[in-house]
Amino acid sequence: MRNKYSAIYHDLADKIIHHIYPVGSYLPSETQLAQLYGTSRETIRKALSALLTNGFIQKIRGKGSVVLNLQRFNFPVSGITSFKELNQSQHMNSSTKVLCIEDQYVPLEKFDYQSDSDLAATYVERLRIVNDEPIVLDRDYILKDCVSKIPYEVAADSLYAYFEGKLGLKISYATKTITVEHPTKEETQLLALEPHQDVVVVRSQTYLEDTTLFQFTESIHRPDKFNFVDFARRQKIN
Amino acid sequence: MRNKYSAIYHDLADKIIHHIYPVGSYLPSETQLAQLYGTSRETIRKALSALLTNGFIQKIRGKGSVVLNLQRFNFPVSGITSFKELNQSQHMNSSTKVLCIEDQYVPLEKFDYQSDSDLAATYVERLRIVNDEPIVLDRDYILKDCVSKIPYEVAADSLYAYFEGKLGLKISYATKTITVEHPTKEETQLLALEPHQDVVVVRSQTYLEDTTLFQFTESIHRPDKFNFVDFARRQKIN
DNA sequence: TCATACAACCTGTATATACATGTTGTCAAC
DNA sequence: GTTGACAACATGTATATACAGGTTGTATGA
Repeated sequence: MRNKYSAIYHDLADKIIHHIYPVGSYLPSETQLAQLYGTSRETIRKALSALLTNGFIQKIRGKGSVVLNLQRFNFPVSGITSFKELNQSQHMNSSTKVLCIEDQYVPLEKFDYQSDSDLAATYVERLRIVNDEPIVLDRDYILKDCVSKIPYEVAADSLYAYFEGKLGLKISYATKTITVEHPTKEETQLLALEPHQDVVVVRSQTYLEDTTLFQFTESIHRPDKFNFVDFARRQKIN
Repeated sequence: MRNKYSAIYHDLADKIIHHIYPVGSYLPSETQLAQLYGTSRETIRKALSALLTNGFIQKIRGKGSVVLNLQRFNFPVSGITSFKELNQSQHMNSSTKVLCIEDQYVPLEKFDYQSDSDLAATYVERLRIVNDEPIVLDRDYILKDCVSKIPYEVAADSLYAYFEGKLGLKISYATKTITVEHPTKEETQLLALEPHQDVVVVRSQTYLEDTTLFQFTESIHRPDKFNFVDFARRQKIN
């Protein structure tokens, strides 16, 4: 919150979420907002630009900024979000069961990743349970180069909160792929799948601010519970 | 291309793609780029900002802008892209078979969309074939309010090129959901599915620049051919 | 030798200004 | 009544300047 424009962004986002600026209405003009917040127009424009890319508003030249209806973006599997953050924002009755923490090498073939040497990692396997039903099986490989040891309590709570809060690691970006695959016997059993039922597999590689590779993740989703919601803009640059 | 910063963006993106700026190297500093392109630092920063959000570079404070490895973003189902554009950029041996063009009302339940009245639309059903295999079944509902009639040749070629090129419609943003569902008999037959094989369904709503709802799309994917690739940044705003 | 201080570079943020360009409503001319 | 010119206001783009703060290598001092 230390930046002016991020403070303004959050203030406007809050007011949109709580319908102080109703869906379909126009925000005050950029110059008016600049007066309101006692800042320059450029700063306002940075905040509006962030609202634009996050789907809060649509800017229309010559008219103003319209508030969009974003009720459907309530389950953002897109972006990088931890299960705990999702859980908190959705008020779901959910829990996490830690199945395994041990040292393993990253199975590079699975992630289609080229490397000269093996990558040592801490392997964490967790089952996500919502309303007493197993929903997701998460397999994390956290590279030893970045984090040498992970306490059990951290895995039961939130890895991201630990990495960012305690260790001061700055998670920056990730690449993901989503595919549909046949489950293993273990996955079938853990997720209580029907026979011949496929699973949705989300595999991602996470990087830090200084571009060091940090983590591989494999999330096995029950197909009937999988729901990916996305907001996309066409051609950010023409 | 009329904007300075978009020209600079494309120039830099090109040079990154063709390894003139190799992966892992640093771009010239912002002030150097400003001199190179004969412009101000702010303009350079807009171009770099676009490269950042599109995953070309990572900016590191106090050091510079590193070129990232983006070889894996070669099948961007994310964003809004038409099948023809995908086809062209991937050099795939693919074709489109138009199964049906007729007037229909949008099946609002399917898209979980609330509306007081029915929405009249042109319904286009197309089968996407790659290497003689049916891969995707596309069902488009283009609202009559925006486009009254769609020639057959357009559906066989590219709807987007027609809407943007000929009609001057400005497609701006979309919301998408991805789920796994049981196919209908028709879908099973058209996509040559195994018995009891599920399908991946991508449903999207597309909007124009002035925020008018324009199109509903339902894409039925063969699960064994489905591959969604994404690039995501954590917390654009803190 | 080692640590501290500092200069030189980088990106991040904030502000001010100017002009271009799209949208809307008004008002006069036809 | 319709059209056209125009003013008022909106966002879009480009530039200049200033300072904050992170990174690196070098020089100075104990």
